[in-house]
Amino acid sequence: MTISDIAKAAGVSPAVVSRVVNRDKTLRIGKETRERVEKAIDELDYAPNAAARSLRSASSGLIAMVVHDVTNPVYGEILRGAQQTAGTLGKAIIVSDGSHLDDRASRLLELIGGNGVDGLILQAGGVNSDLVLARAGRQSVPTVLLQAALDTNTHLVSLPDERAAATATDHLLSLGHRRIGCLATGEGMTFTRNREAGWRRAMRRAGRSAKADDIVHGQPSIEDGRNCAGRLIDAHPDLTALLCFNVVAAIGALQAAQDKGLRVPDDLSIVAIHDIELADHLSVPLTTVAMPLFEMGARAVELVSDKSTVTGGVSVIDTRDPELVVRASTAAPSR
Amino acid sequence: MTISDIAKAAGVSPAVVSRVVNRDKTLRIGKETRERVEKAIDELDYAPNAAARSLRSASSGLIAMVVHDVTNPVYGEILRGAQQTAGTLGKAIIVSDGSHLDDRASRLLELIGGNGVDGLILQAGGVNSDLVLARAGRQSVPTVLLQAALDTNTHLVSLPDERAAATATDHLLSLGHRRIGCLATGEGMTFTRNREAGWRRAMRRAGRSAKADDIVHGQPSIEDGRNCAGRLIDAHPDLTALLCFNVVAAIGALQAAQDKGLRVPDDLSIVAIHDIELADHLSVPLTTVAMPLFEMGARAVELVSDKSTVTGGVSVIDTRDPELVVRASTAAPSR
DNA sequence: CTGTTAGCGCCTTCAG
DNA sequence: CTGAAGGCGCTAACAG
Repeated sequence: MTISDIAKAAGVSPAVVSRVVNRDKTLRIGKETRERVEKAIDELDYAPNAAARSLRSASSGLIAMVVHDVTNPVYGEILRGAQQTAGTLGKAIIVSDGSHLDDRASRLLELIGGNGVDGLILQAGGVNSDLVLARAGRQSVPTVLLQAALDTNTHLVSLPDERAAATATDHLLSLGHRRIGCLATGEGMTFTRNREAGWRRAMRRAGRSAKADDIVHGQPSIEDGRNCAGRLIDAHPDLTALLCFNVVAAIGALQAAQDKGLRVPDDLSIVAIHDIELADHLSVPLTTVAMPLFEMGARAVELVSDKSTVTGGVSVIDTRDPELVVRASTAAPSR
Repeated sequence: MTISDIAKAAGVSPAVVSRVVNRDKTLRIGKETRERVEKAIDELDYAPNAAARSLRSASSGLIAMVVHDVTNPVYGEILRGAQQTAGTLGKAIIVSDGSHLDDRASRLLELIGGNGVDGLILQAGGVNSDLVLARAGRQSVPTVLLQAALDTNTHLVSLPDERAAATATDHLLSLGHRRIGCLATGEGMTFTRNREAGWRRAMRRAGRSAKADDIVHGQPSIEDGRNCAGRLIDAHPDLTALLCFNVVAAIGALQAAQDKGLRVPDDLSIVAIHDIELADHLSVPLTTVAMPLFEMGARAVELVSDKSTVTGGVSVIDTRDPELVVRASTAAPSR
């Protein structure tokens, strides 16, 4: 069913059909002619061809979003925010795990290079992503970085990471903890550095020093969280509290505490950044700092769709303050 | 950068460039000519326009996947499988929450209607999805249904639901449970009915009857799982075990047990269908039945991309048997 | 007020 | 072995 099929059926020209379909306000047309056209559209079940439209309009109505791991509940929340706003703007979202981008022939790469997407939201961090970005940048697809900066030419959407880490640390400090370790994820990434800074600042303000080896870096997975937290505990048996930069890693930390025969929170308090519904249902309900993830996803879509976005800026999502959610994994130190 | 820009720069015709780009084996071309073309492509950073290609080839390299809730870890696993296979086939995936499809003007609906996607993977269940499907069907976009049948004209990809529920029930039975309740999700859906059948079959085989009011239907959310399980417990205080059709609802059930002062597994055993990594880290580690979710996602993409897929068939993903993962939430009844 | 035309960028014949 | 041309379906500008 093409537009000219409809035109033929309704006895008008393709242009008229096009204007009816697109609700062209300036079109003055006989009431019955319009009805004839609409009837034809309906009966023949016509829908405009997406590729032809994209070609003509040089816009696809598609936004690509690349995140590290779609199964991570944290990213699910970002994606939900993105979806919602995309819906409002009449766009759809192509999601991809960063892990699939090594494939040189990936369809997503082709789309990004060939104007097949109107924008790219990228959570950088791996070598692959960098490649994608380079390509996108050169082809001037509007790009927004999520959480981690890559260069200074690309707009970055950030969370109030520094404050979140400080809030979490302050909470531990106010409970009386003095030696607070740090289980970091995403070494070298912008958001990680900001969280580190928040932790250091809070410690310093309390007259405590955050020692270099009170921090370990790992992957945001249960497995790696468990290993890294285990190493940290072994190296520093005097730690009474742990700040985890990622809920998922924190679940691993919970496991590590159990491995070492440490009770949470009695022997070790744990706070994590990012609140997820499940935090309340873990072996020890986790105290967390909630971040505006949904809003970040939404904002990223807005920004990438807005040609007035200044390249190279930074948008911090501060519509909601990092909010401490106290659960059972934190308490005053028992030693 | 269009193909003719490159042609001009390399001093050849657009057709030659096209064939170089597409690795046309039949193209006999002077070695140095080819090099000139490749150099031009490289230097001018040419990438073929996606819309033009789609228009010409009548295929977009895009597959739409509609699920109920992207934040549900179960769907994350399906999505991962889908992504992986899509990568292999040179396709990208557009993901959407079913919830956004009520919007009549949704971009996804436009794409589906207008040949903007090569296939549709749909997890039906809501009124909205039905609408999408109807549209897709009429436009003859290859469609594959996930888990729930809608009509008999569309290929369905299923899990071994009946066996999974029977496996779970057998486990409880073998522990000595006699009154086993059922917390179902997705009332009336194919996969739910199959699981109900598995439960009934296992009960009958053990000489026990599964009474009609030993089953409640709810949403696959913690909240609703908690409420429904609570009601079931109140109505049938003699139940010693609960079979949950969904891990997420099962987490709610765990909560409900706690609400009622019931210890798990001492007073109430709980098994859930679908294994997720987190099940091991809950307040009570959940005994589950693992299903081949990843494989299902992968297979759905294969089927939807394969024109030889017979419409109306059913593919049961039985590359892996439903596998019981025993954790702490099940034990012999104490009463 | 409505129809005709040209061209978005690509690829596949078909000539040369 | 390479180039020219038509058309995929749509729409914006221009004629009628």
